Amino acid sequence: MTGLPDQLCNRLLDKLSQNDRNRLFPHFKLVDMPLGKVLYEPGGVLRHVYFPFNCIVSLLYVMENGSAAEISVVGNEGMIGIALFMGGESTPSRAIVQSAGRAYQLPGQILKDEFKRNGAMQVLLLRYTQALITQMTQTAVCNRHHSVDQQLCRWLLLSLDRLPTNKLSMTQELIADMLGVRREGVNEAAGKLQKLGVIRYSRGQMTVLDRPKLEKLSCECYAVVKKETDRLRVAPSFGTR
Amino acid sequence: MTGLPDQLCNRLLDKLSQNDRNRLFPHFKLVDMPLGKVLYEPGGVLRHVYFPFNCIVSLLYVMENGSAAEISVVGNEGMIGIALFMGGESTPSRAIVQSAGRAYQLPGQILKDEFKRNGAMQVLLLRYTQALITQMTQTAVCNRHHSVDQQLCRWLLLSLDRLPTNKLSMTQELIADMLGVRREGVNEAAGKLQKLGVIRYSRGQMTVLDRPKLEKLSCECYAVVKKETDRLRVAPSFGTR
DNA sequence: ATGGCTATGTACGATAGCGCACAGAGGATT
DNA sequence: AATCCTCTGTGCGCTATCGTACATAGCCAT
Repeated sequence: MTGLPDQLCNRLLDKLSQNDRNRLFPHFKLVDMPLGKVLYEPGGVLRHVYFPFNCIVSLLYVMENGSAAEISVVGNEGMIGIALFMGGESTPSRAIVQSAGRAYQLPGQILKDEFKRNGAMQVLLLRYTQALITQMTQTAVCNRHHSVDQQLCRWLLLSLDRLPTNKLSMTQELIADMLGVRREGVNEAAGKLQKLGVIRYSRGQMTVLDRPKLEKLSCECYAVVKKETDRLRVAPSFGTR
Repeated sequence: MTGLPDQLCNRLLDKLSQNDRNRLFPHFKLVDMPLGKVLYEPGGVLRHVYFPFNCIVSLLYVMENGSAAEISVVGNEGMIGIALFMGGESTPSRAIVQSAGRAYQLPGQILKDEFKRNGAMQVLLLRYTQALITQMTQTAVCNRHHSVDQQLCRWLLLSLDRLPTNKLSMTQELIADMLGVRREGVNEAAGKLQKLGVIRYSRGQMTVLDRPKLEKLSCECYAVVKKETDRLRVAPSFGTR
């Protein structure tokens, strides 16, 4: 593939220097990411990594009894497949497309080679990984201490930050799976938000009407993750650009 | 400092080649890690990193309202201060000594330099970080889906794996803080375990009597973390040893 | 338009964990 | 021996969430 645009709209790749881009971009492939597509299964080998363009991917852990919990969410600020360069090759979690769109696909080996060059890409990926870690830890805290109402707000905000619009195509059932709670719980929480005029929804379409209010109703977890993600996104001093 | 033993009893450092050891060991300092010592605060700069020898350190997140939740636990299989080489320099969590002992202290800059050499240490640290990530994600899952009883089992097992004995010096109050639950909850759970003959405890001393039973009573989370930690600990193909 | 499917709404008893209050009980201190 | 403090034990009402069951409502296909 040749001639990708300067502005990829994946915020990780956008940060690369022209040199790095020229070397890597021939290997990229823009692929469709339909809702529900599974990018990898627990323990499975990662053939490719994905840099979301306008889709959202959820990392979730599915338990023995079938119930699940979302660990983190990845949009165009990140990458799916960190286990490749971390050295483990696989993880015990599952990656699944939560909001349809497109992503840049890169063969795993190319990414590993690039990582080992010890250049800008390595720095970017590691900083992103740390942001991801923050999201995971905050998920743990949130699961422990906050109500379903609050968690729904946090989840909506995290998703919204990764979407071009204020519309989510998600059933309450799916959201419940992500949060690891009952559908009925999400229904109640969403009902409250709708009554407050914060969101509006119907049959798998949810629209956020009042984002400031949503932030107010959310627990602190959203702000923590957002702040840390932003902090880690500012370009570190490469010297290679 | 000169002449550290060949066998440090930190399982990360033990894996280094003689070359790497010779380069690094002059900078190590064996320090005491008293119970409750705070190694870093949220957002604080990391001057040193620590490689536990026989102590246990908890990474926990403290919320605005003061309640906390343990995110992961680090013993002689790991290191405290991954944010340094991940590029973020700090994290929003707190590191606190949960079981007294000793650790090898290394100036942060030395570790960063070593990491940037792109050698065995980098590989080891990244693999360890992935194990840590698994622990964090599993904590999130556990917080969502499992009972206090199960979580106490998981927590005891994780701690036990990082201790030379089967004795824990921990009050129920402290354990409750780690798990992010009430002391009374821990008391009840511990009472059940004691009745079953799995543990025995009194005034801050807890002894595990029947480990197999403890594993049976624990949720799957312990096994997942253990398995992944072990998998990621086997020496990857360096070619540098 | 009819039937069927999927998404949403609601109700209700069961339960786990919380917040609080207070009562022993084991060590340490004087 | 008396005192104090920390740690542990227990009880009780409260609330959030769960599990289950069933009802409605929007959309699609025939």
